[in-house]
Amino acid sequence: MDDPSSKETSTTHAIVEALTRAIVEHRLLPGAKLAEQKLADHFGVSRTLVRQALFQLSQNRLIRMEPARGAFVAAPSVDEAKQVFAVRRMIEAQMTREFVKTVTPAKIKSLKAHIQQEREAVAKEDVSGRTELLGDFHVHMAELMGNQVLAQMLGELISRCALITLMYQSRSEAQHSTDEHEAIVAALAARDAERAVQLMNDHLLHVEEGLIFDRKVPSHDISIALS
Amino acid sequence: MDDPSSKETSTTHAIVEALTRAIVEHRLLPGAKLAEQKLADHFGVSRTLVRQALFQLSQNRLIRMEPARGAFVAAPSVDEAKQVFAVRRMIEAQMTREFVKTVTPAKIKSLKAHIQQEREAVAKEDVSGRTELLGDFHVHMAELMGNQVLAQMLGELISRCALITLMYQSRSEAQHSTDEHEAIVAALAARDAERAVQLMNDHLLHVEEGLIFDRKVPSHDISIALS
DNA sequence: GTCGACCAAAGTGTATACACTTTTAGTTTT
DNA sequence: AAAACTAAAAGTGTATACACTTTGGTCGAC
Repeated sequence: MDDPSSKETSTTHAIVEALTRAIVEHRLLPGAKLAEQKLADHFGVSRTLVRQALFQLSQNRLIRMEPARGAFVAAPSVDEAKQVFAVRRMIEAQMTREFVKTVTPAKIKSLKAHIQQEREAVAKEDVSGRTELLGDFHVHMAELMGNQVLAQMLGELISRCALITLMYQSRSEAQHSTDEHEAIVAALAARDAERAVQLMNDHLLHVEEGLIFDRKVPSHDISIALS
Repeated sequence: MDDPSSKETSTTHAIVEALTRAIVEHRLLPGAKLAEQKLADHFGVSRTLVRQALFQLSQNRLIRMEPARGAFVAAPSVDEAKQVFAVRRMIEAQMTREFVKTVTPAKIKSLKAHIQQEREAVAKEDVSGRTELLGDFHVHMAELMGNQVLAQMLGELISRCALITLMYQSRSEAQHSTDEHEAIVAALAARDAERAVQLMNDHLLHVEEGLIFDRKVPSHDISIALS
């Protein structure tokens, strides 16, 4: 999900990782304030490093920074959520189409192994591990295509999706998602590009359909809560 | 190209803008060292703000930061360049296909106005303005679709493309690119999705073909220059 | 009783200080 | 003369200091 080539000092990176996990795993709710000194105390560093991490997270859209007011866990609007999903469908449809062109038995095997991991996480009811693995399937496809640029962009999009999903989710469909992953892999193995694209598109639409965009979501952010 | 919603302090943003322009307009060559204190003196601020800007640029892949050694203008490898273009083709092919679904006369008019600007920049031999406008055409399409998320991702990709183009460019084909933009708009106006997608894909391939990936490029970075 | 001004506490924004690493230049040694 | 060691200079990494803004609450005026 992250890019090891980006060599900032690893302390900052560790803070980014920790906050990302906390946000994506819903331990920090949308709208929650991220006070710099409190984070600095918690991580045992100065505000300097915390600020670097917060800037980075704000570029990933996982947090929002308001001038002189501080950083807050992002609360993506319905519009933004739909846009993020629309972009994912665009990228992944085309990615799937091109995946077929360079598919090999080894790649199929790798994807199947990933799906097996998903099933185990679902069986164990390991919710956060499951969420991460379900997203990672898509990043894994990008990596198997040998395109790191694609993999990183998709990774960022999927982090945002995780936040969105946790905000708007109505029903958990982990089992269903894994089944769909399996169907996609089957189509890829059969080199049936159009079927694979169709399945991928449907899969992403199903994920999006599992969200409720007209319900108001609990939030720490008043302006969001009253919007 | 940039996202006004991301509210960091505008001083940092101004530095990012200035450095981005300098890099994309080739006033700073790939591999050039970006010493923090020198930049700080130049902009009349402390290293703190310069560092924030550098971190941001490193996330955009316009610069590369090496631990304890400093920041350097990025020198994208041939592999990375090809990956960036591959991602652009994926995104823009699908974007073009979907653009047709919501095309209106007003949007066509807006695109044609943009092309007119391109022609003027080409006529005036305004090289840097021309480069920016040629990239901006694609971002403008994304904006007309009402998808800010898409527009921002594309903007970042296109900045990277500008750096790549300036590193590897063999021939300047501004005139040709503008002609191709015009053909794409014509297909969009005719609501001919598949033709528009084809034209867009060809356009991006032409841009990529205009690059020379097997020539060694002058660079300030010893390790690159000697590779 | 409500509204507004004012003050203190908390928090962000920027600059500066200092430790540590890399680079460079000079000097010594072979 | 070339290679190796050394010390000073330059530069990065992190912490801290301080100014300024926002926040929350109290007091006084209406």
